[in-house]
Amino acid sequence: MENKLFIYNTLSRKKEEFKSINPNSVGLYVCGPTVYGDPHLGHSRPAITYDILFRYLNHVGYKVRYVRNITDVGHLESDGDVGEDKIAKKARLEELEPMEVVQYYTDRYHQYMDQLNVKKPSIEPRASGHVIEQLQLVDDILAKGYAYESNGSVYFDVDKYNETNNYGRLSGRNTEDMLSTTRELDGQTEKRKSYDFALWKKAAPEHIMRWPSKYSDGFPGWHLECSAMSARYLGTEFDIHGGGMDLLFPHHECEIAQSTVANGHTPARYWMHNNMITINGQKMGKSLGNFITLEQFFNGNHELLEQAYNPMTVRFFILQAHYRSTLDFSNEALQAAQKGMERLLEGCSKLDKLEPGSESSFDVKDLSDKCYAAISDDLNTPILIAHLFEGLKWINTILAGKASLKEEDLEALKALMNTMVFDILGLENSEQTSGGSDQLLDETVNLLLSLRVDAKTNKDWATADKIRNELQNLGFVITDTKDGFEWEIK
RNA sequence: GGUUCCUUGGCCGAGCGGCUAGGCACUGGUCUGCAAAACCAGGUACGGCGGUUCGAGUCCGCCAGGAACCUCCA
Repeated sequence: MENKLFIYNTLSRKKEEFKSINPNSVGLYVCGPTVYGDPHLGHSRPAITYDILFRYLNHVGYKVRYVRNITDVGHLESDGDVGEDKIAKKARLEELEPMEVVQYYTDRYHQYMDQLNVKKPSIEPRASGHVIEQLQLVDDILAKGYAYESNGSVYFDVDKYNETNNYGRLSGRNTEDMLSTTRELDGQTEKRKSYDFALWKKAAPEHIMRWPSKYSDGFPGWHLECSAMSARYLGTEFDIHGGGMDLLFPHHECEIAQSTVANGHTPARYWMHNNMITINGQKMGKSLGNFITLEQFFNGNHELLEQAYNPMTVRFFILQAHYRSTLDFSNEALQAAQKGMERLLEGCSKLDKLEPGSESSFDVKDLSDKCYAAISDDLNTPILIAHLFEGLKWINTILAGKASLKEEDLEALKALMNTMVFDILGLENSEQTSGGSDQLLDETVNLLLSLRVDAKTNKDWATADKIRNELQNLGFVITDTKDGFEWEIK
């Protein structure tokens, strides 16, 4: 592992050199989706961001245990039926068993993550399957005196915690400010301070997702699941905790507080937060109802979409911005991403056609160093991609016969491009280039195009153009080369 | 109101105080029977006003505009 990885740690608000707790392994926890709706573009940002991290850590030789949870219980809703669990509400609306809703949207999430070529995490635990662990955590925190019972619910005592700790060290807030800004919510009267948060919540009678406990029939608090599941699968201290910036406060702040009481220290050493995807300058999200689902992106069926975009275009679009910057959706940006990516993938598919020469016109080692430097610098994928376009230029220049690479340099370039584009950035050729699966079609088109070559040789331009134009009308892309032709289905 | 952050060329989007980011679009050229593709060259830029510095898009201050979080959210 000669390449040092630097990641921006929200805890210190600085880029830090990554050092794993154990020499060759990494524990990574990422907050996953709440499965009560279809996955939208916003969900793809953390999935892809931490997918890159996962892939890169693996690439440089770490054994990574990547845990990404499914939230299927525990979140409260402030509007309408106050205090009702989101999952339960949706289920009643559709007259379904809540776990049926959970299963449906979990499957949908997996389906779209697969299409985006997001690798599956090592473990994908569900909150509802870890209520026992969460209750143990409640007992523990209560026993240590950092929580109190109130009317069947258990609340975390932030003031008590603040005597020896700092509630706000992650988000940079302080409790005085919080007092003046907290809104009236359900359970406010049961709490000593408005900023205290629930560890266990007594369920209202109509609440159908509930578990028995010595406190009440209820459900675990909003922030407990990640503390419980990360500790179970990664230990009480692990390397990296990731999630969206919108979870920084209160979710991650609460996680830190809970785990600090339970275990005496912060659960994770590095906290990473991806920024939001915006649409017309505003966060794309469930609350604002301004989201476009991944299904809609892939089939183009949304009023804001000028066309369908294939999953790799969406992936490339996201990777062209740094993960800590907001990224604004627009058709123009997506289309630009699509064209650039197609050109890059096209170049990669031509790598095998390159023949070694006697001289090397380019410094492959230097390009390789730059690529690794970029990805190691807090996953700077836009810089990495910029360098890959440099590699693309080389490939095309060599193809045009205007430059060359010695055999070992050529092999190095092939390896570099394939590693970066496919292994680390996780792009893939979603469409069959040249040919397709139908052999009969292949031969037919080749026959037509070889007739065209004959026509060209005879300077019969009318026939040559007719063949090309007709094929283009049918959706083929015809490219003339020095000694023949290439084609693909658009 | 508080906390954190952003404002870069036609569009998207990187930028470590001094060295061409990159992509898309555009213009000219090379190649080609023509085109396409490819390559070469080119033009536009750092919200405003001050300050620090030999030197600032990059640091500091103020102003303007915007965002996220403070409530479930990726």
